[in-house]
Amino acid sequence: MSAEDVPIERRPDAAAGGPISHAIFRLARTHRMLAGQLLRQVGLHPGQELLMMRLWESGPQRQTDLADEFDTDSASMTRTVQRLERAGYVRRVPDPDDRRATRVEPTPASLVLRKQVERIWKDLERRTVGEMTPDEQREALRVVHQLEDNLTAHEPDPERSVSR
Amino acid sequence: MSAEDVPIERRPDAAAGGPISHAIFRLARTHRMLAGQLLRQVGLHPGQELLMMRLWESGPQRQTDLADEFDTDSASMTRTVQRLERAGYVRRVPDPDDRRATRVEPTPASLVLRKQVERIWKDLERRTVGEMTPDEQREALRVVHQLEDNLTAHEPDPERSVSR
DNA sequence: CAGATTAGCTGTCCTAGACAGGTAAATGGT
DNA sequence: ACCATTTACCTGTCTAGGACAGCTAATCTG
Repeated sequence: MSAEDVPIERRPDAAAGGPISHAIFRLARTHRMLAGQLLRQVGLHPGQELLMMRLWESGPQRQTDLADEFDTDSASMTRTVQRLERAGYVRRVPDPDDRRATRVEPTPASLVLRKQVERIWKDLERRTVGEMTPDEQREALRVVHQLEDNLTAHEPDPERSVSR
Repeated sequence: MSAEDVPIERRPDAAAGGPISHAIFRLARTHRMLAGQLLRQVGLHPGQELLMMRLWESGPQRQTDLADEFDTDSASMTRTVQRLERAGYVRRVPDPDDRRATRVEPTPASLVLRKQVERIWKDLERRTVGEMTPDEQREALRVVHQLEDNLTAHEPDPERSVSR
């Protein structure tokens, strides 16, 4: 096996400055587009299904915790939840312990969606792993996790730190 | 080394349906957000710098080719180019060979930006690879490329295939 | 030449992130 | 108990972007 066997850079120059970042960008793009295509079948946009999955799996959540979880701000979360509420997939119930807060929970109607989303994700995962062996899949998972860890690691920026 | 050493799923249940897809989603999110943060320093949005890099590296391009390259449609590309044009980073020149087409080229002024973008990408890449050894980096690149290949492989959908 | 295709632009509708305010509820110090 | 601060959530605005439809002008093909 000579080094020529595996083209290190598929896009010879475009990735020069940061090959891995570039590859992540492209992978993310492709993956997101495919997810978007599949999800449009059930009227969801990419990202919304993650929120729903979180609710299905962990039950009612406060918006703040959701915003935290998804690294977004409360404003974006408000609107995302509103859209899902309009679609009939989530419901807000006042938090009994904190009258400022509302808890977001999946509606019974969303359980139909859940089946579809699970099918879509299975399909997405199938296409993502392709012909990879289970070992290769574990390795891929490890690598992707490590990359994420790298990014979150030395970014200890809990306060967005503004002058005020 | 027992199996417990490496948590296969950091988010025990949330990734159940498609661990790798889920990991890609999270990685992409984090990566994009970091890129966005860094790029905001120079007034670019994530994605725009890829377009600029393409222009810097490969010279003037027709919009259609750019839209193709970035898997978007001509409408989105039109607006993206317009924004970059307003910002003074690109210029349109009529294609001498095809009077329907315009060629997009980087402006001399954009060369300042280029230095900054290259610095940012270097920084981004540095944070992405973290403490990985060169071997690990090559492996990561291989994995990410393979995942992308998997997704593009058996998606032979050149025509978006509508009933019309 | 006529019809089809291609390149590009515009407009509309939607999602989304960032940011700047606002209200109501909860909390903590005195 | 009172008041200042913080927290949870909402709203509006700006910008970027994807999808889709419709349009003009130029090019290609039979």
